[in-house]
Formats: sequence, C-alpha cells, structure tokens
Amino acid sequence: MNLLSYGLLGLLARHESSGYDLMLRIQPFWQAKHSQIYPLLARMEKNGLLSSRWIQQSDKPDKKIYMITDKGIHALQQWTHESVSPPVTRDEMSLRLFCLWLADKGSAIRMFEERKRHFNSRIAHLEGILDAIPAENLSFGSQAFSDYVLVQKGLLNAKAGLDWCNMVLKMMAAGDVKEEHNPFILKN
Amino acid sequence: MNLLSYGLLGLLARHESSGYDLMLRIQPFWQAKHSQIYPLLARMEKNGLLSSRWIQQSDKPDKKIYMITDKGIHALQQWTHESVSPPVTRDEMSLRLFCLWLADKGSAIRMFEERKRHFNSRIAHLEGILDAIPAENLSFGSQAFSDYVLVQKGLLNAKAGLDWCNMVLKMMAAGDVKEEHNPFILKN
DNA sequence: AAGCTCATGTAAGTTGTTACATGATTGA
DNA sequence: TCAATCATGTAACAACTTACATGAGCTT
Repeated sequence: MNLLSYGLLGLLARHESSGYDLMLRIQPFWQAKHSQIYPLLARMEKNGLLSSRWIQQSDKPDKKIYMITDKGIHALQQWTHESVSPPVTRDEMSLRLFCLWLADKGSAIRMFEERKRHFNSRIAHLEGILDAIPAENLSFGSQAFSDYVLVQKGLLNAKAGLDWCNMVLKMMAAGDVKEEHNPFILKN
Repeated sequence: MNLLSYGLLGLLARHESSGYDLMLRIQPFWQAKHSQIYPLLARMEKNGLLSSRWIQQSDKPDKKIYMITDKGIHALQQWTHESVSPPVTRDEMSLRLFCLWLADKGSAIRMFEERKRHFNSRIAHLEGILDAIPAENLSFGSQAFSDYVLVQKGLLNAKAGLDWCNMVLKMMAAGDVKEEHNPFILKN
C-alpha cells in the first residue's frame, strides 16, 4: 500500500469510478499516468480493498467501475491516524536557477513567462473546481469542506508562484539599478 | 542525463565539491539521497562531464572532490536553452485531504499543526541561506542574484503554505458558523 | 555507552515514465 | 483527414528509496 493507492482509496470512498476517471480526478493533486494506476487498482482489488464491475457503453468503450470495500474503508481510516510525510517537490526550474547566472537575460525572461502561463492555467483550472463546490454546508465534516481546503492549497501555492515570477521579472527589468535603491530586494 | 545530474552540474559550475557536500547543497531544492548521488557522479565522471581527486583529511574521513570539465560546462549551457518541464509535487497531505471529511477534528488539527512546524523550520532554514547571500551586486548575471531568486522561490512557497494552514485552522475553530456569516470562506 | 556528523559506496526493492498495443467516436 | 477523447491494459526502462556496510571523531 503506497501513497498513491491511499489517494485512490480516498477518491473511491466518495463515489465509485473507473480507472480512467480516477486518473483524471487525481491529476491536479498527484501526477500519475494510467499505466501506473491500472495495475495498482488490479492489485488493490486482488487484496480485497476494492471490487469492480464492467459497464457496457454503446458510444464509448466499455469501462470497469471500481468501488471501495469495507476492508478498503478500514485501511483508509487506519491511514488517517498515521503521521503525514513532508511534501516532495521536484521542479526543474529550481535546478535551472542554480545556473541562472550563466544564462542570457532573454531566455531567462522566456522561462519566467512560461512559468507564469503554467501558474495562470493552473489557477484557472482550480478556480473552475472551486466554483463547482457547493457553498452551503462548508463545515468540518463535509466533503465540500475537504474539497475547499484542498483546492485552496493548490490555489494559494500557484498564486505565490505567480507573485514570485512577477517579482523576479520586475527585478530583471530594473536591470542594473544599484541594490541600495532597488525596491524589489527586501530581506524579509 | 537526467534532471538531477544537471542540478549537480549546476552546483559544480560554481565551485568544486564532494558528493556529500553536493547532497547537502541540493537538499533544500531537490530531495536526493547519497545512494542516488554517488553512482550518478561516478557515471558523469565516466562520461567526461566531471573529473575528481581525493583529499586526505586527518580528523574526518577522506573525501573525493568533483569538478566540472569543459564538456560538463558545455552540456550545462545546452540544457539552459531547452524548455523547462512543469513542477511535480507529491504531497501526502493532498491525498489525506481527499478523506478529511471522514477524519476526526482532533487528528486533523494535529496534521495542520505538524505541517505548520514543517513550514516554519523550512522558512528558518531558507532565511539562514538568504542571510548568507551578499547584498551587494544583486544584478542579473551574478551568482548572488541566482541564489536570491531561488531562495525566494522556496520562501514564498513556504509562507503561502503557512498562511494556508492558518486559514484552515481558523475555519475549523470557527466550527459550525453558517457559511454566509463565515469570514474565512472567500471565493477569490 | 549511545547516538550524531562526516564520508563513500553497493544491493535490492519500489515507484514512476515512456513506449507499445488496440479501437470506436467526435470535432476541426 | 488528422487529432483528440474515451477506455484499458502490458513491457521495458529510469528514477528514487531503504537497507546494508564501514569507520573515525565528537557530543551528551
């Protein structure tokens, strides 16, 4: 039982869905390809955490719907009591910044503009999800509250990233203004 | 040549260092264990991107110092021209939030408090790095500018995460206040 | 005496990516 | 007609983690 499998279990605890659908639902919060998800679901079913049935569709390909079992619910609740491991972020851009000093300004600007586009589309996507969350009953035990909290996590993060890009672009535009007079350089 | 190897190349372009030191230097921005770094450095040396020499130490174990070769510098500069792939974040907490609605409030609060501690220690660590960056010559081509930008990236991110934790904790403390009157629920 | 830091490596296992494989329907 | 979406799977490979292995010096 790895972290991804608990994520899938958490999604299936809300409502049954196909592997394809799970892949799409988990995407914004945990990147996983279908080639990782399908075998994992099969293994989880073999271990009795899930059950499945096939749904025939006339217009689209048939699909396999997974649903969580009592054993699955139990495993999920056990997991809730364990401590959470710290986040792992692997961002090529961080590594790129190690050698920003030997890059030309033009390609640096393009890199930050590209990252701004990334954050803007992520913000748009998450705000779309946010709009779909029912505003009534946003109290602790509700699924809407879970969703709200999770989407805000991504949203605040993406906005911080966007702010950072804008800060850096302004600093680069300010050019060779001496740092004593540069309003962008703030230690704290 | 994977992303991590470019990261190591970027660090070695500044100054030569040991595998152990590289592991520590890369840690705050890309989590990698020594067991991944040592074989990678050996492979990079075999491919002519790095060279190495042993340094004897009397008080501590001997160490192997790697330095970047001309071929390594060239590879690094090539990489600078390629497009940057989007960040990948794997945070168990996001998955945990999928099923926040079936957790008890007490363990939820503990989870957020733990995450606050994580962000606080990360902020303290990054501010330590920030203080070591020379404030003079923070203009584009300098290593100090690279460092400043990179540390700000992590810092703004951690601060956004901390704000998010505090927001959620306040929402939970507000309890069953109806959402129309709850000042913490803001769409946008 | 026990555990941490420094220091380098290997072995075995898990996780994640890319590519292969198929095939109908819908929209540009 | 070309590409995308829906839908499920396998195979091969790359990336990453955990555990094994060693050993001196320093701190509690």
